[in-house]
Amino acid sequence: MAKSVSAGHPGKKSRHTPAQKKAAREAREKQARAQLKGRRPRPEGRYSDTRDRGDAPGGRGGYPRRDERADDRGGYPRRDDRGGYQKRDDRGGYQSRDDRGGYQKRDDRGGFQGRDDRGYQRRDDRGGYQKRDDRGGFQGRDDRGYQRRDDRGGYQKRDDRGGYQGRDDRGGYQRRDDRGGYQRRDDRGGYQRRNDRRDDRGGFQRGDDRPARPRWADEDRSDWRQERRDREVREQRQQGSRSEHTWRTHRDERDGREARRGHHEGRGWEDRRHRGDRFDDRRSTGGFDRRNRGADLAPDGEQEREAAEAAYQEHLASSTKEDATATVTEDNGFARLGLHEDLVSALARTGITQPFPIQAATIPDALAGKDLLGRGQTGSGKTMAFGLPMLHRLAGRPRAVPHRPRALIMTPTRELAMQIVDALAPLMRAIDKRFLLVAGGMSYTPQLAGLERGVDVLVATPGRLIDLIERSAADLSDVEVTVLDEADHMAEMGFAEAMKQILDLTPTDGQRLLFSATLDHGVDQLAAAYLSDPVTHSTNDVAASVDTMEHHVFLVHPHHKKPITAAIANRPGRTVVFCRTKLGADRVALQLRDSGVFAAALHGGLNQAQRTRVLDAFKKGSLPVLVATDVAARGIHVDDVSLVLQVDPPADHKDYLHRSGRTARAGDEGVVVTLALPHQKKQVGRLLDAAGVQTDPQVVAPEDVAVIETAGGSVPEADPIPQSQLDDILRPPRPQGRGGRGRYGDRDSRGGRGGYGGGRGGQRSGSRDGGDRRGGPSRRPRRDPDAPARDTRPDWRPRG
DNA sequence: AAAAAAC
Repeated sequence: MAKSVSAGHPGKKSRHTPAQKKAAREAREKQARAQLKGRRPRPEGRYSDTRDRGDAPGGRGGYPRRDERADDRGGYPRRDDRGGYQKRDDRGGYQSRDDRGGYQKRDDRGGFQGRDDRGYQRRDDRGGYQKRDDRGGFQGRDDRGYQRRDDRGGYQKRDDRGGYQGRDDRGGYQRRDDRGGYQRRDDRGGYQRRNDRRDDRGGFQRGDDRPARPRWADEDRSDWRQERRDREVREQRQQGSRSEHTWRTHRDERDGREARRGHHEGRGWEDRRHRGDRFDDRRSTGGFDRRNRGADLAPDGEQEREAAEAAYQEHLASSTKEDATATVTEDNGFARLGLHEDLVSALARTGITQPFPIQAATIPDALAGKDLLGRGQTGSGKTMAFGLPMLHRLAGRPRAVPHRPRALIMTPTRELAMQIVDALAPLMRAIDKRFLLVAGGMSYTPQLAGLERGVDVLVATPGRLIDLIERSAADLSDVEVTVLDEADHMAEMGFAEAMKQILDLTPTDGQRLLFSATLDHGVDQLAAAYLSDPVTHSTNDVAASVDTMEHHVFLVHPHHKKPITAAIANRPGRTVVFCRTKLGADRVALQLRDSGVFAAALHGGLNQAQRTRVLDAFKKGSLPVLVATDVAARGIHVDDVSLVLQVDPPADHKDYLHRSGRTARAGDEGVVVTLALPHQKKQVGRLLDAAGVQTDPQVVAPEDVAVIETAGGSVPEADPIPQSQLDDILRPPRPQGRGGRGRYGDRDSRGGRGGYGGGRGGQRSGSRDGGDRRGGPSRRPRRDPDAPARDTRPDWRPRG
C-alpha cells in the first residue's frame, strides 16, 4: 500500500482532522441537497470554507461560482453548467441558459479564448482534473446542446429518430476522441484545426439555434443525399490537392458568412462520415425511415410499452430464482470457505452451492484481506470471486455514510456493470446492503439520490464515477474494498488515467482486488502501483484450451464473405458475430437481416437504452444473432451462445480469447469460426498461435455447405427481416409523456431499465421497500426531507 | 487501429 500514489493527493491526508472532515461533509451534503432541489446553495459563511473543501479539482467551491465565473473561467463555470442537471428538469434547458445569461457570460469570460489558450497547455500538462474540466466544459456544452434537445424533445423525438439518437451520443464520444489527445493533433494540422475551431466558435450562435432545430432536421432526405454527394465530391477534391485550407479559405471568402455556416455544417457532417458510421448507421437502424413513418408511432408506442412490460416480467421471472427454497447442506462449498451464512444461503437459494475453481482459490485470500490479482477467463465465476468476500466483509457492518460507499466495483463497460449488479443484487439484499449502479448514459437523478441516501456497494464505470466525484456526490474515502474487473481493459490507454484518478481517491490501506483475463503491460503497471503485496491467482486455462470449444478458420474470398456469414449465422441457437468497427457491425447486421437472418448490432454508438435492449433481447432469445464490436467481447455473459463468428479477425490473440470466451461457457459446448480474407491468412495464423489454438485454415466458398454446417448453419432462404422487427427491439417501452416518469424514471435510461432493472429490485424487495417508495417524500430518510421523490425506479439504487 | 468510458 505504501506504493500507492498518495503523494499527489495531499487532500486525502488532511482528512484526519475530524473537524475539517465534518465541516466538509456537511457543506457537501448541503450542496448536494441543494442541487437535488435544483437550486444553488446558499453561502455558508466564509468563502474559504467551501473553497478549501473543494480542494481545487473541479473547483467545487459552491456558492461564489457565479460571480467568479466572469473572472476566472476555470472549473467554476463548468460546475455550474453541469450542475444544471436538475435545472434541466425544472426548466427548459436552452431558455434558462439564456435567461441566466449563460452564453453571454461565457462570451464575457472568454470561454473560447480560454479554450484556445488553454487547450494546448492543457494537453501539454495533462493535469487530470483540469483537463477534464476544460474538455468537459466545452464538450459538455456541445453535447448538452444535443442532449438537451433530446431531453426536451423528449421521448417522441427519440423514438422517431431511433438510431439518430445514437448518433448524438456517439458524437460525444467520437468528438472527444477526435479532439482529445494525440490523434487530433495528428490529423488536424494547424490550419484545419483552427478552421474547425473557428467554426465551433461560431457555434455559439449555432448553439443557440441549432439545438432547437437543427437545420438538417427540416430537410428532406433527398436533399441530404444530394448534399452528401456534394460533400463527397468536395472531399475528393480536397484529398486530391493538399490545399484544403487554401481551398476552404477561398471558398469562405467567396461565399461569405452564410457559406461558412453551410461549410461548417458540411464539415461537421464530413467529420462524422469520416468517423465512419453515421450515415450507414442511421440508415441501418432506420432512423429516417421511421421518422417518415411517424403516423405509425402512436399505436406502436402502446404496443411497445406492453412488449417491454412483458419482456420485463420475463426478465423478472428469469432472475427471480432466489425465491426457490433451498437449505444449506453440509457439503456446501461456500460455507466451508467461511462465508457469512446469509450469503451462503442466498447463494443456495439460487442453486449455487459449490465454488468454481477461481472462487475456491481466491476467496480465502480475499477474506483474509489480502490484495488480489486474479487472472481468469470471464465465465469462470469472477463476479462471485470478488463479490462474496467483499460482501462478507461488509456484512454486519453499519450502513455506509451518505456519499461514501464502502465498496467499489469498477468495470470497463456499462453492460458489465449491470451484469454485476444483477449477479450480486440478491446477495446484497440478503445481507441488507444498499447498492447502486453508477454509469454513463443513464439518468443522474437516481444515482445522485442513491448516493445521497448512502450506498454500501457502488458498481461503476469510470467516467460517470469521476463526474459524480467532481460533483461531490460521491466520496471514495471510506472505500474499504475496491474491485477492478476486466482490469486489462481498464489499463488500456485512455482508461488508465481515469482508473488511477479513481484509485488515488480510495484509501491506500483499503483492500484491492484486481481481475484480469490477461496480465500484460498495462495491468502490470496498475497492479504494481495499487496493489500491495498481492496474491496472484490464475485459472490456468485460457479459453482456447477449453476442450468444449471448437475452432475453425475459414479463408474466404471477399465477395463471398456476405453469403458465407449469412449461412453460418443462419442457425438454431445463439450466435455472436464480432466485427472490428461499429460501422462494420451495423453493416453486417443489416446484411444479415436482408438475408433473412434476424440480427441486431450492439456497439457503443447506440444509446444506452438501445444497447441494453438489444442485449436483453439477445439474452431473452428473441434475437438470435448479435452483431457486436468488441464492446461485447469482454465480460458479457449470455447463456447458451453456441457460436462465435468473427467476421473480422480480432486484432490480437487476447481479443481472440476474449471474443471466443463468449461461447463454451460453464462447460457448454461452443464453436468459434473466424473468417479471414486471403491477405489476412498469415496474421490470423500468428494470432491463433499466440492464442494457443491449433486449427488449419480451410478455404471456404459459399457452395461448401458441408463446411459451413460444421457450425450448424445453412443457407438462409427466408425473406428479409423487416426493419420493424428490429424496431420492436430497439424501441423503448414508453410511459408516454411526463406522466410516465413515475415508474421508469427519466427517458434516457428508461429503456435501459426496461429489461434490466426495471423493477427487479421492486419485485424482490417490494415488500421491503415498496412502502418507502410509495410513501414518497414524507417517507424519505430523516436527514433529507427534501430529496426528490421522483426516483421510483426501484433498481440501481440501494434498497432500504 | 478500434473500441470503450461523462456530460
